[in-house]
Amino acid sequence: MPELPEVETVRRQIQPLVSGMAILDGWSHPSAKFASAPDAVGHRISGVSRRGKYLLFGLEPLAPSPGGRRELVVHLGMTGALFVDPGPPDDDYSRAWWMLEDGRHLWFRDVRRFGRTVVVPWGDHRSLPTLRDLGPEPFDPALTGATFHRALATSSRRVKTKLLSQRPIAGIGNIYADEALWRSGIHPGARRLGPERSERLLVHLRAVLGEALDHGGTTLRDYRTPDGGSGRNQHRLDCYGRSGQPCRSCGDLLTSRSIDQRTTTWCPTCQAR
DNA sequence: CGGGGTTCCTGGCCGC
DNA sequence: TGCGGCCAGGAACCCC
Repeated sequence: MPELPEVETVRRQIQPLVSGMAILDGWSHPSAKFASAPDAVGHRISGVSRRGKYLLFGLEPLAPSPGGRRELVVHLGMTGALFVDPGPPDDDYSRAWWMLEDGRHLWFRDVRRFGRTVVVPWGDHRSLPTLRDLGPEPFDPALTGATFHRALATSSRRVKTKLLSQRPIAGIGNIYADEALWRSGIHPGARRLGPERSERLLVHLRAVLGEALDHGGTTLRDYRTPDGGSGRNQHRLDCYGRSGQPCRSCGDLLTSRSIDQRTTTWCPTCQAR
């Protein structure tokens, strides 16, 4: 389940493989989630950037075109992965591919089809509301304890729900939400956080994401990098997936239940209400 | 417009 | 061995 550290790891690998390449052919699975992928044909990939969990491939037209610059937006969903191979993919779970000018193929594999490949006019994210309204990048210096506190204070939903909404901060999923809340000693169901707890949460979100990035991301099931590698951060999780096991801080047993349709694990002692 | 519920998907695992 | 039931879950989408 790729979150910011996994998506950034993919970006760093894929960027040098495809930047500067013209796209000469394309194909997509019929699902509406992938259908616009071939609209990238006839463009040159100017670079690969990332916002939250979204990968953004800049697309410059090969010839003057009324459409102008475009952007290929890729969301890996839960089981999505990007690869660059010599030939077209022969795989039941291919959802889109793009043939590059040197004959190699960039392709998107996604067993569960929770991901997306969308081509839009450059910067036009109206069809992707979560991207359009995405919160600040976690390491943006403009994001401070004070601004984070203010963003969290705009509603009385549970803090876990707000983190997963991508609005107060971008790129957080179920794993790093649980990890950061555990380190912060904050109950995932808390509805109002004061300035001090908000700042503490931001500090630990940054730490958890930074460490995961240093370890190539977390591979639990499907996450793979374009070179076929796995992350190493799964061995460093303190909370996520450890329900029933002893808390590494106090020794009491971690507990879990569904919060807003998400399995959530926490320590009832360290993260008391 | 915030908030809540629904939907998309299939492999892996479990019990019988 | 086969199979029904259940679980994993990010974000679009619909409705109030």
